Amino acid sequence: MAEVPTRPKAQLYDAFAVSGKALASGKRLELLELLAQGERTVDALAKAAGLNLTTASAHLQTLKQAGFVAIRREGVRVHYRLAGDDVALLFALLRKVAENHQAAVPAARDAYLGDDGTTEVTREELSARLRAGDVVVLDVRPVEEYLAGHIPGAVGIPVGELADRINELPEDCEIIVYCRGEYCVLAYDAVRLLAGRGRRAIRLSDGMLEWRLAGFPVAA
Amino acid sequence: MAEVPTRPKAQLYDAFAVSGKALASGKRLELLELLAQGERTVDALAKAAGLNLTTASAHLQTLKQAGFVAIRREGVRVHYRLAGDDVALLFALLRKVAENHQAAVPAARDAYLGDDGTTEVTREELSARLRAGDVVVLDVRPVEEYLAGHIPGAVGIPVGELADRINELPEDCEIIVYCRGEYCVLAYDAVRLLAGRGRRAIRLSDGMLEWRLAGFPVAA
DNA sequence: GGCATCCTCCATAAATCCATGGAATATTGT
DNA sequence: ACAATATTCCATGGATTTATGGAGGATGCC
Repeated sequence: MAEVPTRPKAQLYDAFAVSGKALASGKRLELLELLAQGERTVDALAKAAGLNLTTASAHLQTLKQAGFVAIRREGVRVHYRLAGDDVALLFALLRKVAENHQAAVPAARDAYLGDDGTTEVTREELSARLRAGDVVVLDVRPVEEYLAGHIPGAVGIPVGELADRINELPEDCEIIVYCRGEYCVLAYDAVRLLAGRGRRAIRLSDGMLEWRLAGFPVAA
Repeated sequence: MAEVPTRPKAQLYDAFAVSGKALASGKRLELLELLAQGERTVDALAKAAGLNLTTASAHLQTLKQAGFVAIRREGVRVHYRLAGDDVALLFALLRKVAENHQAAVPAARDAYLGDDGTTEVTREELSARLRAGDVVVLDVRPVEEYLAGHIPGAVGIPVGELADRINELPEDCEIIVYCRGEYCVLAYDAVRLLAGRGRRAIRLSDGMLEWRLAGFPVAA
């Protein structure tokens, strides 16, 4: 048999594992979801993920080692972004596989998102109804994420401002709400808020991440 | 802003991270590649991966926690298998993304496989030439992997036995060799051996893993 | 029942990872 | 040159992971 070169094999697989390790922390996965929405500075990422600045920086170094992120220096600040859509795809697939095979995920998902029976629409339905013009599409992510790229024709109002700015939305129109992706709360919260104010609001079944990966058009 | 429920969010992402952790060790990735070829007992996996039995068992428990593998008991032994093709897809995508974005991977890959200029053929070419009948397709994986599923019409001779059984291959025919997947050495070694004996041998550009994931037919 | 086999669980030591505070570095503005 | 800001680097303690032996459980064979 021989199988002499066990060292190079381990080296190759350990290199793969470096990328695996990048996916091995919940905080890093939260950072990846944020980065999938567009580039951000370390400081912004740390705040958005609820992390200590140095902790966030360390996690970003881990992601960088795996080649998952790239940086752009602009004066004194460093903007991180995903290194490619294949990284976003890997991230999305990991979550899907985890949901498919890990019993704890659906439970945690419902506990986080609130398993209300809110209606969902698919990307295709949204596109069709947007063309037909009988709905408003509402993006409830933070402004910078909306600005970095959103569904063409969507109105952008962050959830936090939605209660105050609800009058910007037409009264008689059904509202389709979306946010970052399949496991993002923002749209859930927004739909609950809108429904509480007597609006007809439904959710896109996932969000910007899946929309972009599916090759649908993005406006910036 | 509020963002009260930070606990459930962390819980959800930590659950995703459990699946991420399953990909965070080179040895576990080696086990995944083996499992992608078909089910195996703990003992067989440990031997094939060069691991202590208890270590292998522990790694398999980690994979099981992530839901990546399922088991089947048969008398005194336990057979592990991948829980679904989505797991194999995730595994394959991880390796691809690592190769795309991590500089160390191509280097480690060449060091392991030997970057000889051997010719490759695609799955489609292989299919066409197999139909045309002007080639022999050779599977050089261990017998149990060949038996668990192989390219229809392929001859199965493990690399270790190839030198002794080379006369089972027709002389005048080009030989297309394949093994487990894109990063598996077996086909590289086999092609070098065959070429050294004056045979015309080329490699399938990847292997069984990618063949199956692409939806090509598998014989068992 | 008694025994062998295969696997999992437990305990342990070494290595690694995580979060965090403080120091060091780099860039910009004065 | 100096100060201010944004980020990375470094050191530390606590938690987690890894490899490994040995004990324990389950199953099948005699």
